[in-house]
Amino acid sequence: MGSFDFVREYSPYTNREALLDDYTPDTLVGRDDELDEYHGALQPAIYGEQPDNIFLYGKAGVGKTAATRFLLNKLEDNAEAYDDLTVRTEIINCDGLNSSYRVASNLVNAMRDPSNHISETGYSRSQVYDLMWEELDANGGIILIVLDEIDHLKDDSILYQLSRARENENLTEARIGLIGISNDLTFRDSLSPKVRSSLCERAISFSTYDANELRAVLEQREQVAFKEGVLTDDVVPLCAAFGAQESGDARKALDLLLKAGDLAREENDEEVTEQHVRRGRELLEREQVARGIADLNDHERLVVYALATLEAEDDTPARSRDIYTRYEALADTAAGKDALTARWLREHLDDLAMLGILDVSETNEGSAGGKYREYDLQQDLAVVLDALEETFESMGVHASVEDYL
DNA sequence: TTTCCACAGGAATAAAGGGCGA
DNA sequence: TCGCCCTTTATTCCTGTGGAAA
Repeated sequence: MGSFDFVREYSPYTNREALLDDYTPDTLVGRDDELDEYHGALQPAIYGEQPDNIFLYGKAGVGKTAATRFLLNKLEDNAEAYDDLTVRTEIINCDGLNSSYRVASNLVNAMRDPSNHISETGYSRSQVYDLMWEELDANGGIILIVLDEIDHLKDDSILYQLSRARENENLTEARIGLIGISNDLTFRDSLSPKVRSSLCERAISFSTYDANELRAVLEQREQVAFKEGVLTDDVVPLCAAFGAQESGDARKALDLLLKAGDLAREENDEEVTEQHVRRGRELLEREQVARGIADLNDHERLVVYALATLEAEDDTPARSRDIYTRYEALADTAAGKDALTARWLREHLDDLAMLGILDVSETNEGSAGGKYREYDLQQDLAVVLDALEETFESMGVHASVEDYL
């Protein structure tokens, strides 16, 4: 009979929070050039002047958001020394907010008291913009609006509005600076020219971390987060190496270090070792897939299932029409739903590829076969099936995955 | 060089869903 | 409550694309 008391046992941490996403360290390692440039672009704000609009780009986990938090915190602190200056910053993550309308309503809500929030539907677009200008002007001073993951936006009307607010005389009291952050290097080119020129007055590129820089980042956090000497010597280099493999992603490397530490704590191990890191990596991968699949809707899951069955039969990579045929059959027999159209499927195969669940490749067989795309499961089949089975239960689908194994 | 395949993906459109004012 | 106005999502229709083959 186990006792379920909560008791503090051994912990390798002194400050676990230093490994979390939203932690801002005192200094940023290895980002000196980027910070210099960024600082220069924000400098006018301290004089109460409108800063340049800034566009940050670089791959995931290279410190764009961290640098932004770091500099804006500093700017807000420093601004307090000047009586005639108020600086406010609003950071909005555009993940899940794929329309200008949503971003505008979120911005209004971010500036309002929670009791006074507006709903996210129902207003006309211009009404929401008017509300937004009202809020911004009521606040006055310098307002820096950060749109993180800006490439999730499907239309750029909000970018045009915000970056041109003053010229278009929507604002009289407030001066706003717009900061866009993108992982997608091609996003800038997809903008309409008028938005591009005003949003990208300053474009700052963040280079990827190499393994040495990653190591420096991890060592810095290690000193804050862990007790001295609990990490064996190979832990940080290994996390750094895995991070470097993932295109220099510091966030992934930090997540991995955190997971390894958590595993050690759960198991009451006094040291965090290479073993913890390797197991942590496996767990993280599973969690990522499971979370990705849990967020999908029923039809999207059926698509993943369709591809998984094809993979189990060794029929991958599969072209989109074969996936569609399988998906149609599954929708009908397993889920008792009408299949959506092939056009819909093409749109969503793209989305699934973005999530890292599928791999895409393009083939062109000329006049014999034409041009088409082929898809492959990017993740381990067993991991995907596990995640699917869990979510299928709630759909009431009796998909016997084993049939295909 | 031109043709031609098979799909990719853009554009217009319809249908569903929600808040607002009268 | 109803009509209005709006967004979002899926559908229909259709043009665009790139390289192998003629």
